[in-house]
Amino acid sequence: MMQESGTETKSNGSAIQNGASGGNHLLECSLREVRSNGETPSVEIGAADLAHLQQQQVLILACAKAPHALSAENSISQPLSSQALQVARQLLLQQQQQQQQVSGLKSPKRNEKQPALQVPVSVAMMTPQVITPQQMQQILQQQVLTPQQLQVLLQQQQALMLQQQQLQEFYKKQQEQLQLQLLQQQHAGKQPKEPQQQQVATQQLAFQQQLLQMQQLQQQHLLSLQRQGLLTIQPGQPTLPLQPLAQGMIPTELQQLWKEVTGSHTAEEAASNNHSSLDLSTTCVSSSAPSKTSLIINPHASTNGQLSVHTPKRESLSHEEHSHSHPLYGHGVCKWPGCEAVCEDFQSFLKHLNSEHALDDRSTAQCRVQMQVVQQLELQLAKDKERLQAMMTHLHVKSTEPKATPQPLNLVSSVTLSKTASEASPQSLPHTPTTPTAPITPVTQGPSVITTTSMHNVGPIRRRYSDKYNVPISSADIAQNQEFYKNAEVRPPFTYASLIRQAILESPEKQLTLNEIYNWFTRMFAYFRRNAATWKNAVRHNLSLHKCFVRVENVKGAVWTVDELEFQKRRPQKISGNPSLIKNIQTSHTYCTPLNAALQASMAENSIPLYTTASMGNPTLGNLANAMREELNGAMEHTNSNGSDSSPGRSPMQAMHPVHVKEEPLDPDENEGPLSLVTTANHSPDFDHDRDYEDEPVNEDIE
DNA sequence: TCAGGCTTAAACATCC
DNA sequence: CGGATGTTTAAGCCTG
Repeated sequence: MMQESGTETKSNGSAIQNGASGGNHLLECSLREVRSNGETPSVEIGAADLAHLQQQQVLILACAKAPHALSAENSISQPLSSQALQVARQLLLQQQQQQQQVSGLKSPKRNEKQPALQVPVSVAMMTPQVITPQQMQQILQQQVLTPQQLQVLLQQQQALMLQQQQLQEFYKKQQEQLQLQLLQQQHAGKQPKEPQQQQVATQQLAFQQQLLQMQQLQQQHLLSLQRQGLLTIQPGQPTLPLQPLAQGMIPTELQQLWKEVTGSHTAEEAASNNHSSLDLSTTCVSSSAPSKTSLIINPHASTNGQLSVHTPKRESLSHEEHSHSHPLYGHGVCKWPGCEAVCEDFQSFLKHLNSEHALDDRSTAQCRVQMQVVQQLELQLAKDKERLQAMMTHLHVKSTEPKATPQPLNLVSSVTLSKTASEASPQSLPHTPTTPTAPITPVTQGPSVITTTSMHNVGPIRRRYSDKYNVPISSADIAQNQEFYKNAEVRPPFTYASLIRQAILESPEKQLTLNEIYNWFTRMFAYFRRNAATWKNAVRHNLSLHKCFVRVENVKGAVWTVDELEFQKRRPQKISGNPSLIKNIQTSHTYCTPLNAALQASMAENSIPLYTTASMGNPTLGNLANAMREELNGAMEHTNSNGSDSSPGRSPMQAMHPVHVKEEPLDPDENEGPLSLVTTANHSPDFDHDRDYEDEPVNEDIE
């Protein structure tokens, strides 16, 4: 990504860029590894120059081949201080060697991907990101460098800086030459560049790139240092350490260089540059620091022939951005990383942007740095996200496991689900945490947090759950957790009788054929999309077994209805005399308290059971109402059968429930009935294929 | 330990 | 005749 953009910026050196990008990526990986190891940046690196960079790349490449050798073994096994010094010396030597190469614009050892001609650039581009960490790791395995060591390193750095100056001189000359050539070209019209000119330009670019990379490297280094706390320590110390750092700041020198080349910068800028460089060393802030350094560098847009090509792009971008508040402009200040130029108005800002931050190498480099920063942040974010996920998963598992009482959980979940059920589309379900709830059911599916609770009752427990607590049975959970059950092959914690009843009650006609009941099961529960023979048999068995299910002969055949009285009759027995039940009812009521108002209102209107979800209008509310109704029914059952409702204070719910619940037809055209109640909109599409996976195909409803 | 409820499996009958 | 639909029985499990 970064690499690509970088490639674009280089018209002449695209090949180089490509090579760099590839290598860059590679290096980046290694860099991440290093960082992940917790290595710390070192001061010495800050003085890196071109040769240094190249050398680093070599090292990196070596590391890539044998990572352990460098990062792990060396850094760990050797004394940190000695190791750091050793590495520093080594770097110095290598730098000297490589500098020679660089001065000759010959590519040192580099990535094989890079074109031979433009190697230096690519190397430079690659090195900063990767090398720095490696070096840091080696040199500053820990932040334990002693002042003496630091001094030594700094001295070395100074030496490097001298070398760098030489390089810059060279660059300067090259730049001038290039500029002249470009000017000639511009004046002479658009004529194909002569090979020689091209070569020079390429070399210039390469060199410039390298310098920029050095700058980046330093910035990165400084950043790392700051993060490590090394820089903060220095301020308190004699300026000795700081001095070298400041001097070593490539930005300053680069700025000077550019200044000389372009002659566009004033003394004021120079001062600001020094200032910024100082800032960098002392206060460098993660993201801004890099660019700040870059900022110091004077634009040399005019010097670069490539600019003419890319400038239009930039302008168009600016125009585009003009319409909105520009992210790079705020409070009258240019927010370009490191640039704090004051722009009185947006126009002047645009002008400034186009002139000072045109698409040149510097801007590209800055962009690169910024991208690096962003990448690092993203990495960090990703890690933190991962961590968060792990934490949530962990907590989720724990939270679900300990809970033994299905009732409260279920209620809670119901409430939560009520929200999701109505909103969530089938697709949304899958993303719900699955692993934590896995233990709940033998099936593979992953329940959501919410559903998980209700899932506890799955398996053997489920009957107890629905029966014993009798309260929140089917409708509530079925309706509110339906989204979950639809997608998760988890056995619903409801008895067949409850489910059948629910299916029938949800139907517009309050009656269903057996096949329709089957369909409802398969549609509502992923679990029932398997082993059709088994559960269908069970359904039939239950229909026949329980008196509450009444078979009614119809013109088309037979349909099944629910005799509520009978249905509730059998429950009271279980419930009666069971204090826990009452307790549960109350508890459930408590959980549903927020809903009570609406429910009560609803119920008040229909003194009897007959309020329908349809009348509620709001699907969610409908769900809740449905759930509440179920609970109420349970409570009422209890009361009625036992005649024990004499204890008024026992259950607040009693005051507001209807004794019987009968739903009126919701959707006239609804032949699938059940879901329409709660999630009419949700279910339809998936079921078509849902049905097909079961062992036994389920016939479509036929009216 | 027992009763009751639920599930599962299976046999059987009936109907289309 | 085969499959769907219904009915019935039995066994096993779970919980209070």
